[in-house]
Amino acid sequence: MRVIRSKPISEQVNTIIRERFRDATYAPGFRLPSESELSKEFGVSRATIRTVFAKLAVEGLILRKQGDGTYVNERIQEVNTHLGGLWDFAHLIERSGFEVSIQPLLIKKVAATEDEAHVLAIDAGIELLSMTRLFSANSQPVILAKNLIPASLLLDQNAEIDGHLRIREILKQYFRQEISFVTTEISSALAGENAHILNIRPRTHLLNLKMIFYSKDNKPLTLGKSYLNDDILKLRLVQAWN
Amino acid sequence: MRVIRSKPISEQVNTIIRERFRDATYAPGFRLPSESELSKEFGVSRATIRTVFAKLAVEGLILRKQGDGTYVNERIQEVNTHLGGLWDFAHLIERSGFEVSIQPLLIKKVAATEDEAHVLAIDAGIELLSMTRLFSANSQPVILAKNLIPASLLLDQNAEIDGHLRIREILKQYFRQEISFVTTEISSALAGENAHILNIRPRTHLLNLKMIFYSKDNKPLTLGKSYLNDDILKLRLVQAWN
DNA sequence: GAGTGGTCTAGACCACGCT
DNA sequence: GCGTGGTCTAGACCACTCA
Repeated sequence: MRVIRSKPISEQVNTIIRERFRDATYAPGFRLPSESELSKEFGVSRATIRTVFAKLAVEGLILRKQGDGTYVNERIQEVNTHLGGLWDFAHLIERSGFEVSIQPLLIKKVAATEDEAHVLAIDAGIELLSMTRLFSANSQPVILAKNLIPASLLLDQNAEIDGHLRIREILKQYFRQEISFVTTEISSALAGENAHILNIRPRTHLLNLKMIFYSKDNKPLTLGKSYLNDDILKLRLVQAWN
Repeated sequence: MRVIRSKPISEQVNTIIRERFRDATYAPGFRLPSESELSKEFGVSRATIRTVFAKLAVEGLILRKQGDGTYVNERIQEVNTHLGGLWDFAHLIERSGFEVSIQPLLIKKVAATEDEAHVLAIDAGIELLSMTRLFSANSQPVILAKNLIPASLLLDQNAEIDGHLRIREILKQYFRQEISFVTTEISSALAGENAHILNIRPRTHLLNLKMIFYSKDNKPLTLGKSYLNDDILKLRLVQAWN
């Protein structure tokens, strides 16, 4: 693969380096070529290499040591999410080494409750698109997720929504909306009526994720409430220290 | 405050801008001066301003919009951590609007179990420093945390450890160790014998955080097991979408 | 079209770790 | 002392948003 001037150069370099992680050209613990060497290899400036490295470092993929070098993080395999990746359940399941499947359970329009209206900055009673879906890992149900989106934002009110898509795709395709950031509240809960769907005994513990997705113009777009069976799927993440 | 050449300029600028968030010079929703304006104001290059902004954007403090401008995130107040700050319990409690106190319960040396030894990459039976501490929010117990560190790393085997310090300080002061990254596993649990310490009923649900702290040379340094009463303290975090 | 952030370059010097 | 990553500069052009 060579660098082509179309997508940003740093993105292309990023892709190439990630490939080298995958095919073990840069194996775990390996010391990467220095920034200057890589800048020569790719024919780009050192600053470009550094923006790529900055991104990889934030994700915990590489460790940089001043006066020494840059190393491939050996622990990254044990982890299934990172900064900015907590929202994508399908990705989470895949990264945990399972086969994902998304099963739409119920897609319908409902009226917003007081609480939901408050979070979404709309009036109570306004129509919401409610989407309940079950994520499975190796055919074993692990996450029950409900998403609420103001129905008025639908491009086509009569659209048949494909519940197998990832939330990002659904928002893009049926709402033409892009997300700028997400807030997540993580707490624990006891299984109630959701127990049988997740195929667990009532009164066992679950992880509860309450997310709010915000659009580019900083308005709440979607409210998500999810229950995760953490006997099967753990949230494991890396954090860079600084 | 003026920029002085001692600490990195970008850090100084970072500090100044955070001050302006606090004193509402840059209030929530406010549109910041452009990068060029700020670079003039501080007498630094635009690239320097951009490295500052990059950091603030990752933390979710600001939102950048190409062709438009940079805005102060209005939602940041609702949040108490971000994925890079999950390890600092004292900070977490403060950011949630409570008064923190750290109460050391038990500091002693123990022999590593098989499991612990495996995680810390040492042999079973090796002596560990075990530190059990209780974090309170407004005098209400919220987090019970245990940390295990190989005792051989202690600079002074007879040191009296001040259990009121933050883990980062303890590692620095008594072990002369710096952390490069942390992995965290988040799951839910039922309160057992820890219930009375956290002042809750047995069999109620808790958040369970299992952390491993790694040193600069990529070796596991500390194993932390913590229980968090999520009726009082929620984990609320921001994630930038990209 | 004017102004914004996004990308990129080609240099420079500094702080740090090794040997 | 040498090579590494860390910081910084002063430019340039592009992509995008908004009036």
